[in-house]
Amino acid sequence: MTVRTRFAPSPTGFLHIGGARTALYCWLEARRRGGQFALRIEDTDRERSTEAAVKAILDAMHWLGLAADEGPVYQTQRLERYKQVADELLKAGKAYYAYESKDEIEAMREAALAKGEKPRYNGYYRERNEPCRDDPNRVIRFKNPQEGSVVFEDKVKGRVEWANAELDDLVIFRSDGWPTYNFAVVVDDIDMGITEVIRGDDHVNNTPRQINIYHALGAKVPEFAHLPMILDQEGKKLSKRTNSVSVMEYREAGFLPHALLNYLVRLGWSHGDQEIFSREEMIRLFDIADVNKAASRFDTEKLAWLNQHYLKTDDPQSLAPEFEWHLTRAGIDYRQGPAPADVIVALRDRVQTFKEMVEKARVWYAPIAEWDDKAVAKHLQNDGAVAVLNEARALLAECAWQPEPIHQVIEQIAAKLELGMGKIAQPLRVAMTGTQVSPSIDHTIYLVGRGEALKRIDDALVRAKG
RNA sequence: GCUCCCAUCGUCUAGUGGCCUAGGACACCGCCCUCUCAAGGCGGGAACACGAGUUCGAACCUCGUUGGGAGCGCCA
Repeated sequence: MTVRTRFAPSPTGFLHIGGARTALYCWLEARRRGGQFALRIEDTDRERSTEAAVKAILDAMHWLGLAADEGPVYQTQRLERYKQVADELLKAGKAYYAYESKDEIEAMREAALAKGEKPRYNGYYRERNEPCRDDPNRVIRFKNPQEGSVVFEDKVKGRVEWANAELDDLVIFRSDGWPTYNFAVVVDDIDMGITEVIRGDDHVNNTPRQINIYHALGAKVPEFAHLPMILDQEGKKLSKRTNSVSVMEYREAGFLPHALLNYLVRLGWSHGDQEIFSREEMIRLFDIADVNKAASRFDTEKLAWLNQHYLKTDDPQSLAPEFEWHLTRAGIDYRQGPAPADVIVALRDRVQTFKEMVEKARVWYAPIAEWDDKAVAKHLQNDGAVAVLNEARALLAECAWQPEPIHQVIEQIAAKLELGMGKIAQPLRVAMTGTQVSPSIDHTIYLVGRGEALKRIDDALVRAKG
């Protein structure tokens, strides 16, 4: 049987970092084993699901490059099917109608808690065989076995055993006429032929209930793998308030999709000492069975390091489109300036994200906005600087406009004036950028462009005298 | 309260009874390189939560303690 995995988010918000890792693992597991990866939108919660969230999730998946082989399948379009399956269960005496109000259920729970027991449904309607009747409180409950236990071999957790006595008769159809999660997942996973259910840790407790439903339906139970949580830097649960959790926020912060994927794949999984994984390597080496059991913390510093690694090693041309997206977003028209790929080469050793790169790139796309007074005083206002600027003015007007010839011009000036490189580079740097910090001076000049460079030298000469 | 899960440097992890005076990576510190800032190179500090067992021998096996987490919905 071919392997089929699925990622099944509920569209109540953006795709967050934990969901992205789950999606990645599902995708990798399917890819490695030559199977398929499906996407399903679990939107049966009519109150909280939104179309905007569906779009946000799809966009994020696309940006990450996690393409689904099937779907998205929407649960809201499968209502008839859920009804049909629930009817089967009803007819077979494996489910029943119940009519308690929500307040009654709540009271039941409090009473159990007060007695030191687990809050559960008391099974009042379990054996009553009440017919279907119009009632705002009508729900369908699953007749969970009361004896024995459910055992399954979780691919990451190992053997899990659950006493049926711990489980109660869960609602499978709500009074609003929609199925509940635990029921819809099982029906969908059966219908979609899912063989490997890979999902967050928070679902382990649901698994025994779901297995009982599989049994009641006479269906084959899939394999399960429950992934540990991702915590924030302090070891707390990731929260929207204090951490950025949305995948697209990481895009906005200037991270590369591949860097994020590489970071995520190593969070809870490893292959010896290897840190860097191409997509192909991830697919080849990843195995869901090697995933750790313990929760892990999200470390932005390491993500940043990986991001810079890819900034430094990827082909600048292939990086350019994402950089252009950031430039545009920052209000910079990159067509009125140096080629983005050239800017990437000049700045990638100096920044960890595209967001920082955009800020440092501004000097080449707009006139100098402000001058650092200290820099001007220190590097421009002396005779040596004026001589350097004058020499540079003359030679740069003539030389071939590439970093290498520009570099030669600078060495020529150094030789002629008998000055060290520092005495040449700093005045020029201040002239080009208004500050004393920039990439290597030859690249900095090159990216400014000849016309603008000469103009900036003229401006600097004025300030040098001022 | 009940059920279940987890536990190696600050962080991510390697490690599956002797190869461990515990390895790698991020971060941190120092030195080198150097036109600034970086990047890079070299080096350094830094961990098996605790306590009992089992064993000739435990980071690895067992039990307990402590600490963390998840779930107990007509949310997913």
